[in-house]
Amino acid sequence: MTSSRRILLRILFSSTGHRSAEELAEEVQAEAPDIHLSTIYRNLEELERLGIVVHAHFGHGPATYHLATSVHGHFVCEECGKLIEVPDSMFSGLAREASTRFGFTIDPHHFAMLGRCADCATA
Amino acid sequence: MTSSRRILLRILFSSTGHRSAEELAEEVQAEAPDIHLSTIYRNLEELERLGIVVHAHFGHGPATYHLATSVHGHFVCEECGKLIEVPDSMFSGLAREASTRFGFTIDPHHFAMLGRCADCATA
DNA sequence: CGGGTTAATGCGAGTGAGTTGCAATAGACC
DNA sequence: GGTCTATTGCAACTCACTCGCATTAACCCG
Repeated sequence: MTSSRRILLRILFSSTGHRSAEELAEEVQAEAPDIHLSTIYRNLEELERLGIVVHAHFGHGPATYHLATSVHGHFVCEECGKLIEVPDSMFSGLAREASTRFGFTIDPHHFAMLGRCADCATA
Repeated sequence: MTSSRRILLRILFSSTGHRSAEELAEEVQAEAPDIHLSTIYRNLEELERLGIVVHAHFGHGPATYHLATSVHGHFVCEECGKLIEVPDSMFSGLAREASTRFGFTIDPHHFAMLGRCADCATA
């Protein structure tokens, strides 16, 4: 366990946001400016391999990382970018259908479900 | 309507696959080698703006383009990459729940739903 | 059918988001 | 403290686009 990994882990555990690698790098560099972005990427990769963090995609931007202990689905408004965290139970109906009709086991976490939020749908 | 746009449209209409911009460029260039990749991108962008084609993301690779007349959801196996085309009706339960609980209108086409296909789930 | 105007094209360079090769360094273990 | 392996910093590279710009091709009009 190196110091860069320790700092990164602390930051990941200390707040429950969805942050890109660059954002995490900024936070890490606020404490230890010499930690390189590629180190962040490599640590995130390793932490993901170990099952501690996961990443998800919310649109055409960078991936966002968060703790694996709080996996959930995501609804993202295509218009305003609003993010809604969705309990997995919401996907259970789809999961059942996918399984019975295609033998497919869905994993609803990796890509967000796009659409329109309440505000943008009415506008 | 320029010749590059005509060729691209013919290729898009002539087969019903999901192809990346580079793959489309190869097919176009088989007929007219001077058509530049950036022209393909610009034409795809314009055709998308006009509602004739759409693009979707199936994973960590390039976007895939197909005709808007055949929009549907996608299940993609994280392990073997197998693609299953899913009728929109499969998402209607989720759409209803998303709407009643969050006022959110889902668009299940842009990002594939990842998971495990029948073969890879049992293996 | 020639001339003008606008939109589209080819090309190269640029951008965002990572990824990789490699030499230097820091941890972990004795 | 010494050794050995994993990690790091850095620069360079890749992939998938995106953009600026000078050139060219479509379309329109008389």
